[in-house]
Amino acid sequence: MGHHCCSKQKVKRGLWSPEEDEKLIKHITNHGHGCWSSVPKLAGLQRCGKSCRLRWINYLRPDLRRGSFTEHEERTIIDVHRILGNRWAQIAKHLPGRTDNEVKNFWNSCIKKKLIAQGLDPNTHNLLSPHQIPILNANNSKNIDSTKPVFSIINNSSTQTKDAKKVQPFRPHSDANDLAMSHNLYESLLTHGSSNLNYQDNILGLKNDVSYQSTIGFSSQHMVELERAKMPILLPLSSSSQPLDFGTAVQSWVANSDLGAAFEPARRPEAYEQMLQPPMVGQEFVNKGLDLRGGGVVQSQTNVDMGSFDGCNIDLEFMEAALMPTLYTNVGSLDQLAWDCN
DNA sequence: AACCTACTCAACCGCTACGAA
DNA sequence: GTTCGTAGCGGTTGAGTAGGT
Repeated sequence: MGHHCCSKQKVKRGLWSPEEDEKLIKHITNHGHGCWSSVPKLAGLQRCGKSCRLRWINYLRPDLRRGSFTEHEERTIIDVHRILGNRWAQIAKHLPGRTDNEVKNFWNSCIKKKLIAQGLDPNTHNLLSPHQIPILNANNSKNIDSTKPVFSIINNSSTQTKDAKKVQPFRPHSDANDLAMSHNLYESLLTHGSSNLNYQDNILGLKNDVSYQSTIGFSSQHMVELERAKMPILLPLSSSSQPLDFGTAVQSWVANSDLGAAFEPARRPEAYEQMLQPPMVGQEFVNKGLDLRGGGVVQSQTNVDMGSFDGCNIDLEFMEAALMPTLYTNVGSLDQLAWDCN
């Protein structure tokens, strides 16, 4: 049985032989891949185009980096996964020479188990509840040494309290507990103060982490734009001319919003994606309701209903990902995560 | 040495997005 | 607006292998 995509052809399946690899390499080196569906014929291979493409991308490409993942790569995967989830192709873009398949396999065979062994939910990166841990452990490796931390967190904050670690996970779109969860967030903000929620230092922890910025191709210009963009992303535009700090903003949001209506299906973390895109300039920024001219957040050109979230581009997944380190640990930056994989 | 189990990772499958006709 | 072909993605599978008994 051939592939669905090339059922007319008699194609070979399974592992590639060195001869096949050689043919494919020679063809692509000399002619480029062009249209993948025509590659097998032109290269003299009895494979489908899809298979050729996969073989080239995942194994034969000259710029691939083989061998074990480094600790830095592992850390990058976890950090980016916390924000993006199982978007392996996006994650792989932050690891030069690594493929999405490779990252995915590494995650499933190694990182995932380490996180579970540490009592962390590999999907949300939140602490697992006690009843979840044996279930997840049973579904995964029994050979993980849970005495070896995946990472340890250095607490350098004098304002850290034990209570901060007890805060329930904020899961904007998980289940019927949403409302209670959001109130936990709100209470945490009131209890521990919004000063702990410094946008620049806590969201993504990028500002002070030069090596990490370099890893993900992040420039200072991106940071400027991200900072300028933060309030329209997080909140309905404020009528106040005074910029709100992030914690105050979230308080305001929770206090003023219809929480039920706010829990919409997950959206992609636009702020992060925006950050990864080439810098927006001029008119493009204005079109998105942002203003480069004044250096601050200005009223969007579109009307925003201040009483509802219909016009709000708030991203709950992103908020959750960004907030959790703060709520649990008050870690200010990702560079405060001391890696210990030994 | 033989068998069993768990693990790794290359490859496949099914789906979606997108552009061209 | 619809259909078709292609590229790309994430989930899953299964062959090969390492390690334990």
